[in-house]
Amino acid sequence: MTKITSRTEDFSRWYTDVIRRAELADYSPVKGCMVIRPYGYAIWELIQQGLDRRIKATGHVNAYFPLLIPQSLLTKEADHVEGFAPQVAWVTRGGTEELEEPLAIRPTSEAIIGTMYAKWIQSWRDLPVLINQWANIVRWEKVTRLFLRTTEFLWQEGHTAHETAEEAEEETLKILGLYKEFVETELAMPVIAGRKSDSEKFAGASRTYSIEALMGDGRALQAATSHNLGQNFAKAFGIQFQARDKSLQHIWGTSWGITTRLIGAVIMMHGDDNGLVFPPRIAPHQVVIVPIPRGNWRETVLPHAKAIFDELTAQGVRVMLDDRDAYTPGWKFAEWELRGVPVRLEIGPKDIEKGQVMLARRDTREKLSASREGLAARIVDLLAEIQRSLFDRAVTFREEHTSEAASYDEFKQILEGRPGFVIAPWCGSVECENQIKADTQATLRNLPLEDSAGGVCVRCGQPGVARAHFAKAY
RNA sequence: CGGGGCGUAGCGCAGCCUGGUAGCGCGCCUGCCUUGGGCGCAGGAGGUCCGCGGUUCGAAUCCGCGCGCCCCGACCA
Repeated sequence: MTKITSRTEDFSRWYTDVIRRAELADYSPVKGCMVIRPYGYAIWELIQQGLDRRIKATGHVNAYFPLLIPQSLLTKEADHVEGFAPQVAWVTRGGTEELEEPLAIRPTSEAIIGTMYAKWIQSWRDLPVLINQWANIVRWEKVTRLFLRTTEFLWQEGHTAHETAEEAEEETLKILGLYKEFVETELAMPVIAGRKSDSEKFAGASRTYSIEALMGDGRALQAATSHNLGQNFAKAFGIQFQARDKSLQHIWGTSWGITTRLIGAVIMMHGDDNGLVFPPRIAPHQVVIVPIPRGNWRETVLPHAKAIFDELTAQGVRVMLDDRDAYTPGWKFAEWELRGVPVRLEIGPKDIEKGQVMLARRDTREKLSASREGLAARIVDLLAEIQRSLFDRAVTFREEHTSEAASYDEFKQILEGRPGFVIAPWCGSVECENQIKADTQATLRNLPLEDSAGGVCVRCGQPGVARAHFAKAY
């Protein structure tokens, strides 16, 4: 049987092995582009549902803008062009005709959406505009990895326009909080919410915020970003409105996104040497029922399995009944563990006799018997317990892999040893940030919101503007 | 851009040095038997050996050129 590489032996090979063996995704003939297979896409759909519900609950609506962006629009905001120029794919021909103006395949949609907002917004009464779009985008990456960095990927991008600077900042932080709550609740993934340094901020933004998660190998991963665009795009695209005081003003903008990269984060955060471990809330199958075949089991065992299937389905549990003849129970156990199903339910002649079933938790690999009576409620509770337990485990892991550094020597020493977050005061200068990266390969992940300034910069000894989270990152 | 490695069945690889009718494991198909932690047995399908050219009676194997992929370094962000 094809074995997957262990996590400690080679984390990045474990990662690709698991994705391919579990059939989440596959490489495609197009360099840097992957195929998201049904089992992987099911997770994306669950992420979409959970996030879309929250986005709408905060007053946003969905729309769809074109894939192609005229070159002249993309180049209107100076920092934006400069930041994205190396990564843009261009369409230069339509059929047999050379285009007069090249069309960019969107690397992000600020330009096209800003252009439309300029047409739609006239008055302060039109504000705020709160639009989200689910879309695909293309960024010409040199080095790609399944889910984490691919040439084409799927995401949600919110684009809003506001009357005042304060309102835009409030929106930016509201979404950051929404992302944090979503990721922690649904993906059982604890994150640090904070502000990005100037050198790491989005091309064209005034301020960028992110949520950062710590993966199983101790490297950090940016799980989402929320940008306060100030009036940069408003000025570049002429998005103006007449204010309450009759003056003509530029809107204040925000943009924010979450991508299919999140699936990679779930894999790396919860997985183990036996394969995937999905938090119940985003698991395509929350329970798999494996009937134990004995004699004429299709008459004796299967009806019981089907009855349980129906009961669980009625409780809103996503169930899979694996009644395939071709595979043995042992094979199915291993297979569904590899695929990360949170709970396995075994039912055979012995169980039926005793009026019980066997349950196995994927997270702890613990087996327990459960009474047939009140089974559905028991499983609903168990799923909630697993969700909670995965989150707690991840928090503990992060705490164990977070250190504070008082001196630069100590800082470097920590990063040479065990990977993880290192918290240290920082003076705010790009020089120190760059030097730290050159010396340790660690980047400034973000400046946590709840953390205040204090101490002196771990590198240069100047007064610190903030306590920063540093880590080697994906 | 520099250095190294690789390209043979769906996947992972052996064969190449020393040229002589293309193999192994997994997977796949058929049947029987099993089934409570990746069962067993029997039979079977599946190949432009990356491409082009050369040497040779004969090339997966030797030589030349090309293409593609991977790793390390540099560069870029």
